[in-house]
Amino acid sequence: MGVTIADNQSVALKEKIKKYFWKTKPFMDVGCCPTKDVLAATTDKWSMFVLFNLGYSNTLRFNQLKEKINGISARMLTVTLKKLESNGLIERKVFAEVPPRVEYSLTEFGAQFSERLVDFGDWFLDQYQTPPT
Amino acid sequence: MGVTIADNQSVALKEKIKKYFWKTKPFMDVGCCPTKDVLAATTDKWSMFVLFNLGYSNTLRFNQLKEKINGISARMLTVTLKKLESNGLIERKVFAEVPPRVEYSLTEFGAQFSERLVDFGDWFLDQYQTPPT
DNA sequence: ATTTTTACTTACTTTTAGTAACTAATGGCT
DNA sequence: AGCCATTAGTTACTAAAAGTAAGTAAAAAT
Repeated sequence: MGVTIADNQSVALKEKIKKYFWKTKPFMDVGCCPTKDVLAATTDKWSMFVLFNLGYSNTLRFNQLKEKINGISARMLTVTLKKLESNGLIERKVFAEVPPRVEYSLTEFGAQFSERLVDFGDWFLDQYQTPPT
Repeated sequence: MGVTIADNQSVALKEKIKKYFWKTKPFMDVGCCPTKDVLAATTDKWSMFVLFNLGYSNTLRFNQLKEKINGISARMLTVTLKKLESNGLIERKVFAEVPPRVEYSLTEFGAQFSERLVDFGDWFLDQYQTPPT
């Protein structure tokens, strides 16, 4: 009765957001938003490339990552890796060798996160190639 | 034959990333990554709050958004709204009145985007409350 | 003794985020 | 007429973050 598909979609969205607001409330009340924090930590200029390269290659060393990620500097790679590690998305394994060997890989959480991120990216790219009017 | 669930998951992730690399290649070749750009544009400190508030309230004016989003300044709201508008996620409707009236709402694309974002956030929050070891 | 390798630091510059105060245009009040 | 309120911003400034280029440690190989 005068309820369009768009209306139903918007009702579903509204419900989801409402639920989400409740879920985040305890965090928001103390002044933080974990989702935003981690999304921000994974959507800067480099993080996605690190995650996807590790997801694709399983394990990579510092300089291997640096070679695969076109244009990243050592410092930015360090900063990015530290951020990802502190958010529990990647693992850092140091070998007591000289010259040093450090191997990076996705955690289970990081792999799940990356899978969702790539799904999101894939969906987005389809929209982007036929951009909305 | 020694293939664990984790292995299968990682194969699926690898396939997705491979597909995604191919899909983004034409963009990457010319030095841009649309997904990262828009994700970055929607996961800064404020964008998510704007999207979710508009998704929840349908239409909001500048100062209504400012009141709902705790701590945002006029300039940052302006900057955020412009960015979201330029990415096709929100719509800006100006009324020729004094004092001025400007109404913001999600585009269809913005609503779909927000739905995926809130799904992502919802999943993430569940992980966060039982953080991975 | 010098060079090579690896995984970073350090010191610096540039860019972006954020704040506080101001503005245009009109209606209503005294 | 003069003054205040309202709305949706802007302007000029400061703080923080991103990014660059050069340097470092430690041992093994030449």
